[in-house]
Amino acid sequence: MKIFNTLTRKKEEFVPINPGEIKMYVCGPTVYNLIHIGNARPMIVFDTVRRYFEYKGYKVNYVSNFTDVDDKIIKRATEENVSSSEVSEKYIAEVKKDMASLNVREATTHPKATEEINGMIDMINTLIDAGFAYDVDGTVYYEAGKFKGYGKLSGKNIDELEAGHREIKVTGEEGKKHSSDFVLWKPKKEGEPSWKSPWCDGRPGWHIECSVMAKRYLGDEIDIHAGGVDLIFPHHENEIAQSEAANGKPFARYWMHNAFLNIDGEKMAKSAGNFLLVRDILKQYDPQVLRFFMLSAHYRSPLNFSEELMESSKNGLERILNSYDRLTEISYEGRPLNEEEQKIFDAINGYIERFEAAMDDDINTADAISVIFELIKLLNINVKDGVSDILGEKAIETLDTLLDLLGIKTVREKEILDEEIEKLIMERNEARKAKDFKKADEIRDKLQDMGISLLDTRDGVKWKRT
RNA sequence: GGCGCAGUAGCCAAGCGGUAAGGCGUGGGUCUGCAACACCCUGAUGCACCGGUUCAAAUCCGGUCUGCGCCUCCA
Repeated sequence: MKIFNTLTRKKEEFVPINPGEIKMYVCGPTVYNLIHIGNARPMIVFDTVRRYFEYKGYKVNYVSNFTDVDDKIIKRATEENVSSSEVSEKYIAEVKKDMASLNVREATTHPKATEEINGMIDMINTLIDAGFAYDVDGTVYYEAGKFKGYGKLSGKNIDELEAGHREIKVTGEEGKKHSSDFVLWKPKKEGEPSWKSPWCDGRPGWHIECSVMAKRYLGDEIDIHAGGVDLIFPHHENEIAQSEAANGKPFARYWMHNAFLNIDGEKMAKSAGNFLLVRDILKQYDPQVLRFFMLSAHYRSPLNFSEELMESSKNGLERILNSYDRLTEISYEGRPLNEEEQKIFDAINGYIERFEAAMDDDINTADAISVIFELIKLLNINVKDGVSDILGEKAIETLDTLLDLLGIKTVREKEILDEEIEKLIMERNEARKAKDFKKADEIRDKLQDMGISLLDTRDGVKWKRT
């Protein structure tokens, strides 16, 4: 299987450090607010990557952190007059809810930065001892120029960074030697959460958190490190500098970065204010639609969000799920495959191979989905009442497997109809039998107003909520 | 200013050297009381533009235009 590695800017054959096992780290959100749909892209994409690796037989150790100490969290806490841990705990719970509704599986471990402070202090100490970091009045900086590989991930040249760096200085960082140096530890300000350290009471910089959590839960060398493109520089570049300088080993073998989810062609960001919360989208759409929409483009292509595209995704997903439902409802005959059915059976296997080929090619979910649509058409045409149960089971099992790889649930939650609705449906059926279509249509309209759509299929009357 | 990415039908989106997948939408049809579902038919002589390499280019090279991202917290 091939994966595009940001480090080499090429698709490479994936080879794990230990056969059959994958150590994967995905940078998680800073928890100071509900997540927006842009935050959801990496969650969905890399959850899909994980599912596929597991399907291929790998044991995946999937680690994704929560950054729960940060300026924005502190700011929020101050505004709301609560402690910053109250803010972070609250939003960690909310993020988990959103992830669950998007069918993003829980990570093997979800470490929190505030619970890993000792590890950070240790690593910072190691870096100081090795000459990569220096302390200026309690603030510890990493001296980027000391790490000879600095810039290898982002393709940036440290001299150019020095020469062309922006005018805007980050406040409170006047003491550093070079503009490319970054903070490992900083002193607390009044009222901020802090931890004791050899340098001062304070808190860690952002970059050191991930280096430490990856090391603790996955080891010095990991297989895959992932996140959004915007993290390439400086975050991931800095992680490499920290981890490789401290551990003396290459850090991550493969770096995967998802492109942005845009809105009106522009990047969606909390700071820009043009974001849509996952929560808001879920008021209007089934979470599966959002997930399906996200996977309809390759993860390295920018994806624009719009109502129109969501409708398009909704309709497409509906087609797939309709087909699946039909397959589970028709009646099969318990007998061996005949010649014709054998051909269909073999054709299904052909689609599975094509689906895998698409996923093997750097997780090309767009292509994989197109294979599913083709499969759906084949099944709609060829799997009908009276067909061998062997074919039926194959069809259902295949869709279950492939859709589960994309994180799409085939089993819809059974809803309970209240008595009144049930009664109306029965009445309408009787009216139809009696060819009283006027009455039948009246009842259908009434149900429609109540949010229930009826479908008179060959296999009986079906209904769904709209 | 430096470094990147992208431009394929009405919309979205694969393909990345061998003659344009798939979805949504549109229009026509089949089926069924009607509707919906499903199925069939319906789409780019052409892949931003201009040159070049090649037997062959949407795919490679050079240039132009346009959009976007990173260089500052950010998925």
